[in-house]
Amino acid sequence: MSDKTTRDHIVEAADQLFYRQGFEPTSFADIAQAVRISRGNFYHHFKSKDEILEAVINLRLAHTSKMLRQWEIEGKQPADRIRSFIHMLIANRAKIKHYGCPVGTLCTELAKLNHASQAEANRLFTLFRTWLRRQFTLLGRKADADTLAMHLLARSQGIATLVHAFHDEKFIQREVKQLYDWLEACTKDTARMAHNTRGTR
Amino acid sequence: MSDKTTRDHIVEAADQLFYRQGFEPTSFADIAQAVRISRGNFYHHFKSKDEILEAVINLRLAHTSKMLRQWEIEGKQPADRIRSFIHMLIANRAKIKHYGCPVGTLCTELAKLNHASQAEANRLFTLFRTWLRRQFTLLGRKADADTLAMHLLARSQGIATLVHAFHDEKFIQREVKQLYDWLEACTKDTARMAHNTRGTR
DNA sequence: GTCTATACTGAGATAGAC
DNA sequence: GTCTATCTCAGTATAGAC
Repeated sequence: MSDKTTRDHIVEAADQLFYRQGFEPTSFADIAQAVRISRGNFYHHFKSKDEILEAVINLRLAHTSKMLRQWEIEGKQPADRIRSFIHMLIANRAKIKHYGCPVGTLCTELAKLNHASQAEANRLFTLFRTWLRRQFTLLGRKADADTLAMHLLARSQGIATLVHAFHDEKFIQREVKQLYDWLEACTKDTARMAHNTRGTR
Repeated sequence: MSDKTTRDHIVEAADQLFYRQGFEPTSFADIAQAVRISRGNFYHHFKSKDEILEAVINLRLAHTSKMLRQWEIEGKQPADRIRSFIHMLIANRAKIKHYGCPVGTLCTELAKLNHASQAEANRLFTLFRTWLRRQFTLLGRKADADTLAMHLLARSQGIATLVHAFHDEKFIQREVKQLYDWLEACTKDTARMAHNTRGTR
């Protein structure tokens, strides 16, 4: 807390508000109030709401990169690392119930607004996608690594969307179990594919 | 077109705008301009934006109910009917690419706004959920019909979210293929479960 | 009575001058 | 950090057209 600049505080407050309320419904005044600074002071740091959005996206990109690196250190096997990804749904279930997936809801909102920062926000998805692709490649699924990565991303997004809409986290457990089973099956397919020349799909 | 009232026109225009731009970013002026009536005029028809939202949700509920009844008439077997649901992703792929799923994006936005009509909008999801549950029950999966229904809903939502975010419909085909395979497997499980006393999961 | 249009008010937002 | 300009929005008052 001590060595953070006012700018950092603004970005973190905006990050939270954008997540909880959405980007569009959040006003300058909301952010200024959260940081307890005057609106004028604000313009010293950011000229527009879009500029804050860029900073928020960059913050999230940095956090995500750090998390992915951490998962790579903690998990020796690629399957363990992919399980870290799936486990996010469990770990963040309360927040997802209230506010949805931070990546999915932001990208969806920006896509609808046709906002200039859409592509930047999508890099959050791409970060997960390329990381997952690498893990599936290491798992021996080089040929369809990206397909598997996108599949897993889609599954998590769908779960998050329904949990958020229904404000009911009960079915996360069930779906996560199925994802673990699916990952298990992927690993078995790999072993099988190593024996055959071609995959079975 | 001829026998539609001005009110109908307003609701239809609002429906489109809410889908394309989102609820919050759509102003009265936007809707008035689309219907080509003065802004003051439609206070005669609707007292508030929330009232229009309710009408839009009711319109969508009516359309959805009609579509589900139609699928029930067209598909003799429950598996055929479930395939009609899955096929929606293919049929609407262009719209999904641009604006996402009409149900998912609306429910997500209202959940974030903590809007009073959240529950009403969720009824759109529930409509699909109970319909799918009935089909899975008819398929012989009475015990886990709701689980399967929610699973299928989540899968479709996830696919729609990614297609929308990436503005890329290419991977719909691949995922839909997997959904058809999954449905096939469900049917086979049913046959197997009919022989055993208990399911295997 | 029903529908429509014009003009207005007040709140709240961005933006910026000082 | 205060104070102001301006814009856009939801909502209202009111009067004319059918």
